[in-house]
Amino acid sequence: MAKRPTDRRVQRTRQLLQDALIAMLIEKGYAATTVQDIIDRANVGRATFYAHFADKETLLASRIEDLRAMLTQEQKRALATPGGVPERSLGFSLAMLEHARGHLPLYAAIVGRESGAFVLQRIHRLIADLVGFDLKALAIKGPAALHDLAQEYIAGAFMAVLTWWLDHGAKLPPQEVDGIFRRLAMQGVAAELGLRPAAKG
Amino acid sequence: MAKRPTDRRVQRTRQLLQDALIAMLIEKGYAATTVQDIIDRANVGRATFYAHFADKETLLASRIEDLRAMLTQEQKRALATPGGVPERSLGFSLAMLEHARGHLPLYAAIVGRESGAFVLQRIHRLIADLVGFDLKALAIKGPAALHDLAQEYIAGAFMAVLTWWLDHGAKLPPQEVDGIFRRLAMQGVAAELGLRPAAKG
DNA sequence: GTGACCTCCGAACACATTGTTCGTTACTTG
DNA sequence: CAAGTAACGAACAATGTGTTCGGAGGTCAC
Repeated sequence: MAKRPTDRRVQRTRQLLQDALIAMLIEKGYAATTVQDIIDRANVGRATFYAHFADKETLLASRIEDLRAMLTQEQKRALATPGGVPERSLGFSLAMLEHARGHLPLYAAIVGRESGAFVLQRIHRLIADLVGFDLKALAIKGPAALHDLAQEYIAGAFMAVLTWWLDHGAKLPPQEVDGIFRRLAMQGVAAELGLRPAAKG
Repeated sequence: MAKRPTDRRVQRTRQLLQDALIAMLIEKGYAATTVQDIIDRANVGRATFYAHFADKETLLASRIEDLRAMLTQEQKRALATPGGVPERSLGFSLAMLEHARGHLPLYAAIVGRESGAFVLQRIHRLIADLVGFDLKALAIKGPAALHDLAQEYIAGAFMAVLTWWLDHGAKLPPQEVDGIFRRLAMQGVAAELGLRPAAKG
């Protein structure tokens, strides 16, 4: 996937910039962060930044791809149950909630700032992809369009739950939030798309 | 609420700017639209713009408040059923879908552009408020936190459905999308928060 | 180690956008 | 009609973007 850059300077620079982005995200939020902020924080030349990333957005995307990789792996683990039965649908949910709790300042900053919308939108796409993968693994009837719709429905709902949870200080334990979300979501989907409402908690 | 400006020049200018914003939203999306674009389109002086609105965002907000007013009124109508029974929960849903179909180019532009995230976030808040109002009107058990969570859950899910629908050309009739959404949402909420699962489209 | 190569630096640049100012012109209201 | 007020428009400083370049210095392959 990601081609390994051989030159250590490249690795170092990319890492510095990515770290600096995260730091600024926490400090000022995405929209308020300028390229100047990032390169100052990273202590990297301006030209160097543009040698690696086309703009702020591309840099952000590189980080989100890392998140995607992690969640995808976690989802695979959740789906691969011994009996072949999808015991635990919506497997990304708990993983993401726990990842969020493990990086609370970052997530809180993304979600708390009103300008985090752009970042959240990218994460929404990531979640929707995972949900699509998940729904495909379930025995689901219904036309493809309804499939798509349910996918977006669940992704949107999850993003909202995640946002709410973070906005309220992430007080409830991830397991609990995960449980509520999965029940809220699966009830409707099971009824509308017709699959057995197993996979609770 | 909104104080009526007496001077016709004021009314005219504000209207021109609001219309120009909509036009630019359709043409380039929110993020790509500059104040310069707006005042060029409106054929209004730069200083004049800033005499009326602090920035692009404020101008947008003024439009969204109009939308809020419309949907609130529509919701009241849906809630005020003769028997006093909340026959039709989530009353904003159909109204919004139909409003979207009536302003398809605008909605498609907001939703289709990746930079529409900011606008969508504002609309999410609007929807969440309406949902809160709606949930309050239902006989719902459960702690306040769960209330809040459900509110965000539903708002997020609706935004996702709306986005999906628009992204796919708004082919399905609003009534159908409304029905699917309400069933998806109410099943889970009814089960989790404990209320009779009446109110099926 | 050494040489060839590549990356980074840093400063400057043109360009776009923002939000403000102010004197002048022109419209609106009472 | 006269006083008040809004709009014009041109200029301004401030900030941010993305690009360019030669030269300095680190890195890899041998």
